[in-house]
Amino acid sequence: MSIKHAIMSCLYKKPFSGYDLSKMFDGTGNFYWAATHTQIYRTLSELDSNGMIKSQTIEQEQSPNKKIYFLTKEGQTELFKWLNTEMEVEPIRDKFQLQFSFQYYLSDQEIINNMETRIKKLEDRLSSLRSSGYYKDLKNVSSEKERLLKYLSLEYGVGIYEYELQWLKKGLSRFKELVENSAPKEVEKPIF
Amino acid sequence: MSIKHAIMSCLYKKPFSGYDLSKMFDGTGNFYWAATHTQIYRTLSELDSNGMIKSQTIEQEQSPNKKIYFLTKEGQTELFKWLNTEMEVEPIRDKFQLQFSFQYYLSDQEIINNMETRIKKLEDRLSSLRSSGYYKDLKNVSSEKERLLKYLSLEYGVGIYEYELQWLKKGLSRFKELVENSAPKEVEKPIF
DNA sequence: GGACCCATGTAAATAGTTACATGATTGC
DNA sequence: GCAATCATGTAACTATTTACATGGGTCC
Repeated sequence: MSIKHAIMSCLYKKPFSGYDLSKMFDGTGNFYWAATHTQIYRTLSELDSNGMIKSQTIEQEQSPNKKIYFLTKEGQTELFKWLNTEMEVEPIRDKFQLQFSFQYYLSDQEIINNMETRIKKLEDRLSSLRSSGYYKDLKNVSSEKERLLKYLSLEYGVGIYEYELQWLKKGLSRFKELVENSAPKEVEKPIF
Repeated sequence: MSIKHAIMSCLYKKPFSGYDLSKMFDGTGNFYWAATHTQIYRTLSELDSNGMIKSQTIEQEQSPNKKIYFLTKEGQTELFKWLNTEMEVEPIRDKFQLQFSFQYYLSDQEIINNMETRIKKLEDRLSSLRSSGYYKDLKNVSSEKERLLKYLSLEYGVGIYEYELQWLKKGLSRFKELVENSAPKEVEKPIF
């Protein structure tokens, strides 16, 4: 289960509350595993009862009290074991690609519309990634090693959307070409 | 739920048994949604009781009898509705990328090893994809439109592994450069 | 004789989402 | 007054995986 190790990874450098974590894992920004707050609170309880993490309650005056969690020694050991575990190259699981692979059932115009809609969505996603200071916190990283690796991680995320966009644009132009050449439009003739 | 629509998509052109479908969805080959036979048999029952598909038992002599499923009118309507549904650009969920984004906790040598292992795995995956006649059934497709779209679909799958591989290779060489420059090896001197 | 393909299923566990629930504080 | 942020949780449902279960046929 990746969410366990994702949380442990976050807690290695400093403790966080469930609320903090749920913001990190909310799917916006560059994080390669999303989760809802429900899942995070449940996983935190589980990690706690397995001795991987421990909590401490922080009393607050102007906001509700919070429980912050930190890694135990056992948690650290487990984290480092996981960081050196070989991950399999998993089959791609992608709703749009699944749908795309059956688009040939549809009419030419529907296919073109669906590809154009996807292109717009990808462009929106890329521009929101770029505009929302994607690379901004790299400047605060003092270690060059850490900065390079974090940069590579960010680069992967942007690049994958760019790859899909380029693939789609090229595919769309090829498809339009085929449609225009193979099915020349009938010239509308006046009835009389 | 994508698996429902994935199955319905498969059944549009011709009927299949649960066993046939479980081979299609086994994660090898180019299919953008994997599933186990357990999940397929359960989903088939569900689709059947919802009136989306219907089954027919085929008696066989040299192998066990099988139940083949075909799409009903309701199933077809639902399928075409889904084929025109806008899919969201979802956050990337990738175990390796998750792990990679915390590799900076490790030593230089561990990071290099892990990246090299991943490179090998990706190269294996790509060569097995290419050698196992990935594009072979495109030749039997008579419609140019269908052939182009199926080709694009295959191209996406290969391209995504190629993208990851290139990203990793470039990243690894940059990382090695940084390591060599910032931490010059101490020259081993003879004791006397 | 053992492994692998055909063929279909159930049971149980784990992973993930959506809806429900509460309650104080801050800003418009 | 209404929405948003802070903060934590439960209940119920849906999705997915792993293990269990059976049994004939073919190939080496």
